[in-house]
Amino acid sequence: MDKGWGLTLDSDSLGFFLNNNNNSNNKRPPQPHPQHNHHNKRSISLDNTMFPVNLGRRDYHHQHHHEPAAAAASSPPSDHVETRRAVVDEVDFFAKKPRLASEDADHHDRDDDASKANRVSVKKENSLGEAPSRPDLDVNTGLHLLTANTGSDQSTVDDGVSSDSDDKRAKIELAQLQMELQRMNIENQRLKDMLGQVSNNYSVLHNHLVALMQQQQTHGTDSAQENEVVEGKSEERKVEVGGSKVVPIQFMNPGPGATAETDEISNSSSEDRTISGSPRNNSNVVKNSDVVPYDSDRDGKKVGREESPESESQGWVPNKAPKLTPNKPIDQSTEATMRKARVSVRARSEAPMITDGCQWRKYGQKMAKGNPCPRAYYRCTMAVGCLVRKQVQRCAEDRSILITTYEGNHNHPLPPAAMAMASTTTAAASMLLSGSMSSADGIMNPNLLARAILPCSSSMATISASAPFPTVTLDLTHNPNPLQFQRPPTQFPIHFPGQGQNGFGSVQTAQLPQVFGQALYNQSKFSGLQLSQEMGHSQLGHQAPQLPLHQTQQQQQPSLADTVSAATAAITADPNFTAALAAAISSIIGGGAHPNNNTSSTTTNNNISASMTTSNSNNSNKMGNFPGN
DNA sequence: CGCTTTTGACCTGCGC
DNA sequence: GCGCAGGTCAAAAGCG
Repeated sequence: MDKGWGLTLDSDSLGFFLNNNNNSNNKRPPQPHPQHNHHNKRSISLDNTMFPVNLGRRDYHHQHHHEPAAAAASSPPSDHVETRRAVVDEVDFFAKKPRLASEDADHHDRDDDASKANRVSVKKENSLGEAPSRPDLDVNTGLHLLTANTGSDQSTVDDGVSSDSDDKRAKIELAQLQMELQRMNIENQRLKDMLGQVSNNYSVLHNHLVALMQQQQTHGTDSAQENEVVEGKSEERKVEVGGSKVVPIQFMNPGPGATAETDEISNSSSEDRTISGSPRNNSNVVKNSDVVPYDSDRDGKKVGREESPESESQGWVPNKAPKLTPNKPIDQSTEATMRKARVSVRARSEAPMITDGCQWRKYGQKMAKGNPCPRAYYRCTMAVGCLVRKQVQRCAEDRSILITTYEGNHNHPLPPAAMAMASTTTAAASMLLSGSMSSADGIMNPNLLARAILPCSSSMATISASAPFPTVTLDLTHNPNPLQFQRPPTQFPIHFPGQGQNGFGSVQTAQLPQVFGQALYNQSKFSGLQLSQEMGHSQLGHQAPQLPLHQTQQQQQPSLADTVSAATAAITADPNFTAALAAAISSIIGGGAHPNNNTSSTTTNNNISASMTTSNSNNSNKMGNFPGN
């Protein structure tokens, strides 16, 4: 009675919501994160819990109202509330509309002990058929009205119709139920808000962890620095202890969806953000996790300018950023490298810019030297605090080529289409960092880095690891090798869920991008591996097993005995990886692209190039894809 | 009216 | 120190 379904569900559902993350949050985009699939059922039930009472009553009332006698007669005599509940939970999925139980008043007699059996049977019949009642039945039964109405169903019906007192009681009950429903709705809304916050925290923490992992890779041997990693964060320590190579993979899916553990991490981190005393990491943690500063960043201009550098651990970093972390010069350079890692996409498009699933706001335009076409600067506007930016510029040599350069990582949930670039950007940053970390000469030796990071150096991607803006350039403007796309996916070990067997052309946009990002990230690990081997062949063991790509695995073995060049040649020989990348990009720009980006879609579908050139670039080469250089 | 775009000014880093 | 170039800001204008 008092325990009322509402209260019980609240407490239960709270934990439920926490575990289920955003699924109940309609405001947020769908979360493709596979880890949450197992929660889907729960989440659905949760959504339905918002309308539990009325659902059962509705059906019950409906049937009861129209054919009470038949229902009572046909229904099984015995029933347990719990049984009904269980059934209800199952069926609730299909009964979406909450129903205010105005009619419920008519059925207050259900609680009557004398008629209980019959009523229960009626309910049960309904529940079996559709959506049964919830514990609210108990609430209803608990009404005194029913007690007064003790008697058979028939008498109840008659009394309900004739008795004014029953009507009044029914009205009271209805009012109570409505209030209860309102409370539930408010509670649900509150939980949704909580979920949103948790999701945001998770995203921010995820980015921060990626940054930490990258730092650890750089200074993995420096135990002193490891000790400096945010003290008191057991979760992060797990990451450290568990092996830096595993965790990043998980985080490469920037999907907002998080497991309960992840949510806990995010929560704890958000709580800890003011606690951690280590200056190096704190700046990132505090600023990233705190959404408010971002708001101020936008609204308060000067403040935003001062705070934004701190707030961006791996995202866009203003030039002032290094000043804020004076204690760790080495980390500064690492962070700066990571922050400024870029992913540049060259694609043929007549549209002003390619549609990548994110919302952008133009904040500046500048004439770049050597290119008559202006360079436009865009900022992600999907979230207030998102600092991801991109530059769009047309190629001076070929105006049909649109060069889009992404920087930073999103700190908010992304739609599947947007996941592409987000994953890619993160992967690229990780990749570049990985390469630079494994070898001190990584940045200084672009050739080596490029070959190591993207062994399939024959096509598609150009690496420019030169400081301060290491860039991965994906060139989609060249004609692809059609055979690559015709190869059956079985030859390509990467599994594309939901993908057709006819190749990548059918792959959906939401999936490939992740794979693409993952592939890049795997490549980054590979690069680290390669470089590590060159440097000292020590860490191969624990990195190798985690490389899902068939090609990479193939290369690992040769790489054990051979040089980086040998591994590069091996990967290059197998075009599958290149084809996958090309297909992913095709999906990103074509399939994921906005309808109005017709040119881009068409072009990329037909002309994706897999030209991966190892470029030795310096700054000029990084922008070298830009026309002027 | 609010949001976006435009655009000149400003800031910063780098090379000479 | 100076100039150049890249990048960003923010007021003004445009747009729905």
